[in-house]
Amino acid sequence: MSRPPTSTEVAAAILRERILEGSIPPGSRLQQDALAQALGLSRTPLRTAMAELAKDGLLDYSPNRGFTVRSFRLADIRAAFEVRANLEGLACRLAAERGLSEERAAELRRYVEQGDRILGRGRLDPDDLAPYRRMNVEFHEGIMATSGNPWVVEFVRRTHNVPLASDRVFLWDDYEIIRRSHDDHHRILAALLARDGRRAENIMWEHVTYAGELLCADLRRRHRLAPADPAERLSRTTSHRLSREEQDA
Amino acid sequence: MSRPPTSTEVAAAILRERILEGSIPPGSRLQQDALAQALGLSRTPLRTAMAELAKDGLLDYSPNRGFTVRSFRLADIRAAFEVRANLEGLACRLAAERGLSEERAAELRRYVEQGDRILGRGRLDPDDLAPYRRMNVEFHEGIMATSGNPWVVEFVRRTHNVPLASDRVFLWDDYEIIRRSHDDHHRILAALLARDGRRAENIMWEHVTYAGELLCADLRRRHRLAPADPAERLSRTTSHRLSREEQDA
DNA sequence: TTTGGTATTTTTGGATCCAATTTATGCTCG
DNA sequence: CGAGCATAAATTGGATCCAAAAATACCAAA
Repeated sequence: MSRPPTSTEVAAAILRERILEGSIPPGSRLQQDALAQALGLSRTPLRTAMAELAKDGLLDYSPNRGFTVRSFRLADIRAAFEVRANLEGLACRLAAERGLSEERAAELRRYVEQGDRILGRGRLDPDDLAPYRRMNVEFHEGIMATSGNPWVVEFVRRTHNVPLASDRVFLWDDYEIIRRSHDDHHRILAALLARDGRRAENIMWEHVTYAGELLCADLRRRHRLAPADPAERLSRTTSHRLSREEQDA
Repeated sequence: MSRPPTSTEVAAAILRERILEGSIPPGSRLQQDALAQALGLSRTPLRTAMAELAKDGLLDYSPNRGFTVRSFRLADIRAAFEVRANLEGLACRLAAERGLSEERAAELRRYVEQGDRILGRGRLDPDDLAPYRRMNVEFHEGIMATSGNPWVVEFVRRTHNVPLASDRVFLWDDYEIIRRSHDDHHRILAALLARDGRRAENIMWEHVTYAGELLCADLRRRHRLAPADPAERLSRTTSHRLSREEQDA
């Protein structure tokens, strides 16, 4: 059952990670020979991996020129949150309609209670960022799995294939915002348990939408960009590692 | 500007077409040597093409066993329409918020008027199927392009990567159903022009949802399947060419 | 100094080859 | 007859090679 990954899978995973963490600058062209050598494999699996990452939206392909790391505009990120809000809202509605199993309900309760414990400190401790984020990701993924719709799961996953808008990015600096956001989790769970699809959908929609607004405002502030001028300059500056991470919801 | 396609692109396009038209049975494994020879190229571009089609959801991959044509369950098709309704509804809302350009408004009016002319016969002529379907596809795509959200466009496109649920499938046998469906087009356009995002979203949502219901009912009837028993048996029978096509909206 | 043309180098897409894995076939035994 | 095992054949993933295209460097002319 647990088979070794193919070289293509290894290459794709490493590349994906490097792109999402920002260590390969957007706009840069991937040198196949050098990269294959650095990864310790031939160009064949590397090229397959790159073709797959291009279909995933992380790379752009141009024949005879090869693959470049895709640059995202602030508008693209905003659009990704738009779609994510709609799809996660749909997931909530479907989950409410299907109802939660006892196991799933218990699982989601555990996540929410873990969030309570972390936020019970009354402040944001840097050491709490990683566990809170993991709890957050798992809460969302649990709901989507309950939706029973594999397309929703897949498309939401793909909206995370954006270096500045993935679920590894989390703004952890304003206690009140995080507390309100976690209150959303409480309310979403209550709505799901009550089988109130419309309520669950609406809260989730606002939850994700607001997270997107926060992220975009943060990016704009950090890069001191005017709202109409984000594209290429934002792409160039994304080679810097984020010191703070964004909440994705 | 108009460069020749790479061998990989040629292979992918041919394979995609064959899968969507049903001439390669779901569940069947693609023999790389034979297929490469039949396509007149080496295995290298073919394998890249297959890897890409796997990311697109048309093929399943298993290491050392290669690629098989993916089988879809009736539930998968239903789920695809669920997501498409959600996303095309979102596209309408966004399009209404952005407003239509004069050019786009004129274009959408032309499509609707073409539909009127075709349906003005008072019956469904088989020769009208292709132009009506093209009109339908273009109307939907025009709206999605107006949404300004590239993720919506891409994800909806991917929901069509299902042999029995793509936009090449169109039920063209009940005049009243088509007429009502085209009335939806009228109403959607009116809502867009009035910048009424909620109305446009809701009509489109019902429009796509109902089309999904029709298709699933048709598939169920044609294959004489009980609702709970669709998966593998549906997959096996899809090798037969559809004599009638389904409307996608 | 700038521009255009040419030559050279580098990179990429595809073809071919090879080894490992999977599948198919044949044989034996209960 | 069916199950299990061994062997042969087929298939696949990756490495290497080659030709074409793109990028870079260089030189001459305006």
